Amino acid sequence: MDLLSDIRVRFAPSPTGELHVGSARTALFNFLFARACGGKFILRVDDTDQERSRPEYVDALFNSLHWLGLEWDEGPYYQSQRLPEYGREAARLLAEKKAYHCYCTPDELAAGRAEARKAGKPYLYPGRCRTLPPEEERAFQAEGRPQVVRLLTPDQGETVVVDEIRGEVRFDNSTLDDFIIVKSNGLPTYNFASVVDDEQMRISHVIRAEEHLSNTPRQQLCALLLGYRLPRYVHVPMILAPDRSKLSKRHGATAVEEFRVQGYLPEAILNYIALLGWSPGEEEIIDLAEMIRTFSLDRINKTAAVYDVAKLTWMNGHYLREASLERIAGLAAPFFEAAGLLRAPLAGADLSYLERVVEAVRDRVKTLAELAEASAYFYRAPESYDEKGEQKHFQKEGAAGLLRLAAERLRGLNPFSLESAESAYRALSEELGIPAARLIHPTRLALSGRTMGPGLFEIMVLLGREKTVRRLEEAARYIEGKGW
RNA sequence: GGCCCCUUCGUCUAAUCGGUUAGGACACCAGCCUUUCAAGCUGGCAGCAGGGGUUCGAAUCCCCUAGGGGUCACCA
Repeated sequence: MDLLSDIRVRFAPSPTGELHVGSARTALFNFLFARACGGKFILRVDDTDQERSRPEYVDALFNSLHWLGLEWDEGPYYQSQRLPEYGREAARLLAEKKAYHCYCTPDELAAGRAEARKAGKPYLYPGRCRTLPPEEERAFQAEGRPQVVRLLTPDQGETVVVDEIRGEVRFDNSTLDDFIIVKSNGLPTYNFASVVDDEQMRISHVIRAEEHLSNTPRQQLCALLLGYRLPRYVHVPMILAPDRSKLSKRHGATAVEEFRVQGYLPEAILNYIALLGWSPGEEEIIDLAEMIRTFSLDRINKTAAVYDVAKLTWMNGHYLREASLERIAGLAAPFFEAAGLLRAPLAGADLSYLERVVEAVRDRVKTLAELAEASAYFYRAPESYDEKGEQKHFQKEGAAGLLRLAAERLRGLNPFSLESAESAYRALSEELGIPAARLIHPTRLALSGRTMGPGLFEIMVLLGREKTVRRLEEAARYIEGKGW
């Protein structure tokens, strides 16, 4: 039995793109498991693919992880900096005759594959170089022919993977071929490097997506031949796109960074992805601390989860309302800036104005970007009026006069407050013998250009007397100009 | 196609040694609240993939079928 303190897990992304929600959830589960057990959460960058790995993605990955609050205890380690370790282990396998050099060219292999496909058979490397005559091998080396290293795998028997979630999964060794562990460029392949790393980093539990289950027997064989002890395997269910295919760019926003840019909150993303394949039991609105408290592997299910932005968005709206005004205003500021509504840095009156705007508007939106969009008229007069609104509230007998009358009342108000503005409107509508709504709706349109939004008198107070009166008069002029 | 995994409302899930009117959340619909839109509250719609077994009793155990997914690289 592992000691609690020996629990060590790792998140090992390859820097070939942004952190997407699937990887983020894998990172989360690793993080939660480590924290729940008092173990260590290790970050490793699997960058042995020279073509596709990019340094800027390493930064992007780290940034997303930090932003989500998934801090690691150890690392980052880089596979590209551990090449001597893989070289040493490969040499050992070679010396022990558990691996061999292969000189087959990519063309030869491709031909074999094509043939297999024609015959409708699965392709397995036939092991041609297993028994290469020494003189032939010397000749290949003399001519400088590229070589790879293949693992000498058993042809018979079976490899049983014990998965913490799925139980025993059996693979017939005859379906596994002598796979490559060192590429012709000298770099290790994933199935080899990660096995070496997991051993040397004393990883106790390999928690990763189910797509890796099929690779696990290869890694297990590798570990066996290297004389390693096996980690526990935990293959968590996949996250699928709404069309039930593998999640990819064509399914819209899938990267954590994209959600950040759209105005999603880290706690909403974390909460939402935690629920994909795992269940906390009681309450499903939970923060990271609560996740750590309730996390356990046996509450992870086996079924792939379809990712549903609608629920994420709902959850984001929830957290937008729950969080402190100060925090949301601070997070929203860059979005207001991007919308050209204000300029940083914000302080004093500008900041408290922003907070009051956020307070008035946030119940009505689900993201920070929407928040900024829905708040525009608090920073500048409407450039146009909602078309349906015009028909309903402006194109009415006496609309302009009503607005002028209202402006007149407001101008003389002292103080100009929520209560005074409202009672002025109520009184005016009573005097005119019309419903208050006849006054309220066109006023809203005049002030905001929209037919929906916060309470009208809240808007007035936020705008202040001067702007309120001016916009009312502008609207009246506009209506008169149209000849309605 | 071979191999592997999976199958509870449209979606995420609960029901963890077989006994529940199969529970919750999102979405949707309706009502309440209300100056609008939201938010909030209340209610509603909706599911054990199909077929065989085992059993007094099956969403739960077994088998088959169907469907979905993953993987078969000198990518990870």
